[in-house]
Amino acid sequence: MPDTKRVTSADVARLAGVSRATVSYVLNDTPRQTISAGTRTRVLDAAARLGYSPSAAARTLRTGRSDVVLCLLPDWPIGPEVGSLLGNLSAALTRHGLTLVVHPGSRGERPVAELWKAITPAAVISYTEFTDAEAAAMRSAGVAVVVAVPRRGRGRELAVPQELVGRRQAEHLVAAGHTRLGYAYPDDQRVRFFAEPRLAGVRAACAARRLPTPVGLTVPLDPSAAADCVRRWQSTEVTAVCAYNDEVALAVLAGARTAGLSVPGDLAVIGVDDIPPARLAAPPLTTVTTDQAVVGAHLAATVVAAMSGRSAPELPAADIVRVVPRDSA
Amino acid sequence: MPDTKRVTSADVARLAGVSRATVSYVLNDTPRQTISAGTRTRVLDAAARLGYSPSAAARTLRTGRSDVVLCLLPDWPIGPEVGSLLGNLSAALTRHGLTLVVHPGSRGERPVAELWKAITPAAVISYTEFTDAEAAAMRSAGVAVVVAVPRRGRGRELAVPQELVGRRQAEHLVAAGHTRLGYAYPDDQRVRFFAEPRLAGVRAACAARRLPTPVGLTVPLDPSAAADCVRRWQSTEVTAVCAYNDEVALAVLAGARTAGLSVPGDLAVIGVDDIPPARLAAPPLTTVTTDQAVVGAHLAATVVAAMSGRSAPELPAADIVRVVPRDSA
DNA sequence: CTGTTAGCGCTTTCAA
DNA sequence: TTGAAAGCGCTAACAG
Repeated sequence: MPDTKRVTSADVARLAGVSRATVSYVLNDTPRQTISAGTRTRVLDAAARLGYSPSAAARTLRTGRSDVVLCLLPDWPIGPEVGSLLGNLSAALTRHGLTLVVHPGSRGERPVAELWKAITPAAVISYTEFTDAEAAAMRSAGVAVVVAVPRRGRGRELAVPQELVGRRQAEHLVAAGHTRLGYAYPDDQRVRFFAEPRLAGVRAACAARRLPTPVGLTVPLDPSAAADCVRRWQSTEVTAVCAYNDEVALAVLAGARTAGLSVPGDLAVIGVDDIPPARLAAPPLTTVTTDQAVVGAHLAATVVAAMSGRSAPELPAADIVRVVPRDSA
Repeated sequence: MPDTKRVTSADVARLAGVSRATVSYVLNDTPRQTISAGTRTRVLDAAARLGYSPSAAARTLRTGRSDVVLCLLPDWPIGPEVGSLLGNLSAALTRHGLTLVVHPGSRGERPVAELWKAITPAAVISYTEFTDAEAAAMRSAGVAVVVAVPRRGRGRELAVPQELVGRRQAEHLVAAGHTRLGYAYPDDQRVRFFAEPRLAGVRAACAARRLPTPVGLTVPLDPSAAADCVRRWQSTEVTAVCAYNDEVALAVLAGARTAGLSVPGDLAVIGVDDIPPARLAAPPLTTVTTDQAVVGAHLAATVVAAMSGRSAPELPAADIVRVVPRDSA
């Protein structure tokens, strides 16, 4: 096995017959450094011939900042939407010369603090709030802190405000003539930062129409437990329910089935996310999606803006969340 | 905003009244270096007081190897099982002092090659095969290459061999008295590296019982298209089908429903993964799961072994994939 | 047992 | 327009 040593900028410099500084200049397109076309091409193809790619470690050490964007995942189970968001985000960041790297959150791990100190990322994107102290520490260490989804109210949203999602659900149901709504709350306490605002959105929509407050129930992902919930809604004259997400909505569907109710006849149901099983459900599930490509691109733009001190663009939130009408509502 | 400068080992050394080398020794528990208890504690709490954490960049630059394990995700949509695997893997690696970092594959990105060169990870875990050239290049650059899932036949498996999954499905169906099986192939060409071996497992199980070869059909995630498939199975006397995964199985269920067939009466169906919607389906879906915690821990162990030149432990594959019997088969 | 020293590969003044 | 040189923070010989 040929223990090939790493190709360094010195190798490139030697092959191109220039100094390492020059190599650095051309490879980085250093502003206010002009390089003769000849030298430039010579360096460029020396680099290509050698298969040179700079050491991120050295560069980071030198500049004090890497081109890595760290995304901290929450420790609750993530769905395909997150996967899609990350894919889009990664692509968008790559276009800006940044590298997205994701750290799967799993409880009982080394605290986040260690991680960002260790990686010196250009930016950190998180699904959970930082304490002010953490944020300050990171910022002063040169990290463009960005807290992602659950940021409520404080000005610009970095992702789609979850209230909007809830509002869309409720509006769809109300438009179909329902006046008494239920809300199917997830069984998993860890997602409450998402569920809370969605429910708030549903409440707001009802309030705006002077309809009664939605009756919320925690719905486990289990047909018979869900059936109990369905019966309780039934007994409170609820005719339509907004579910936290598609999985919960599927549980409601299963509950209705085992309780002997028909959907949407006896109970209309609407979910969130449009996961693949949604359209395969019985009946096919009406749901609301958000365009993750747009969110990903926007998040990337926000990160880039934050890094260069510019202010972030606005997310056209209203345009990218829409209901996918199917048969359940 | 206090632009606090990074705390370096020199700061710790100063506060502890020792040299940087000493700090390095105690913090790394350098083998064959003995440190007096007094010095050790002095250094340790100087570090604690300062909130010191070493610069990964510097360390990587110096040692030529980081403690990051890079996992390259495929560019096809990943399900919750992968999420769970990554969580477990991350936790397991952390216990070994390694940091898992995941790069979402998205098409059209900077080639993988660049990425590993840039990050100098201790190991790379991938869902897709490397070419021999890539593997050699990585290994010679000091990366303990580890190709994850689709590694077929070549000795030790790094993850559960997908043949086994298919075999389990078929065995369950056969044990229930079915003799003519169908295979529901995914519509997405990108997952064929997973689908192929699963189908092979089903075939092998049938062959072992001298049963006819399973009749394979590509099933789109769409009720009416799936209904066509179901009818074709019906016309070939297939009474039970193994689906590539739960989503495809859900499609088969939907197809049966729209074709007016009952499950499992007219057609039995078994999936793979046990995604949450599986138990909420009509009827609840029988499926086969694999214990991701075990796989995660094993993968971690493999990586660690590879890094220290030891040989990897064996994965008790047979023990960790089991069918979850519900109503569809 | 602890300190001195020499870089790892890169960027970036400062001179030439 | 290019080169020389000084480190970024850390580890690992080698001395003391």
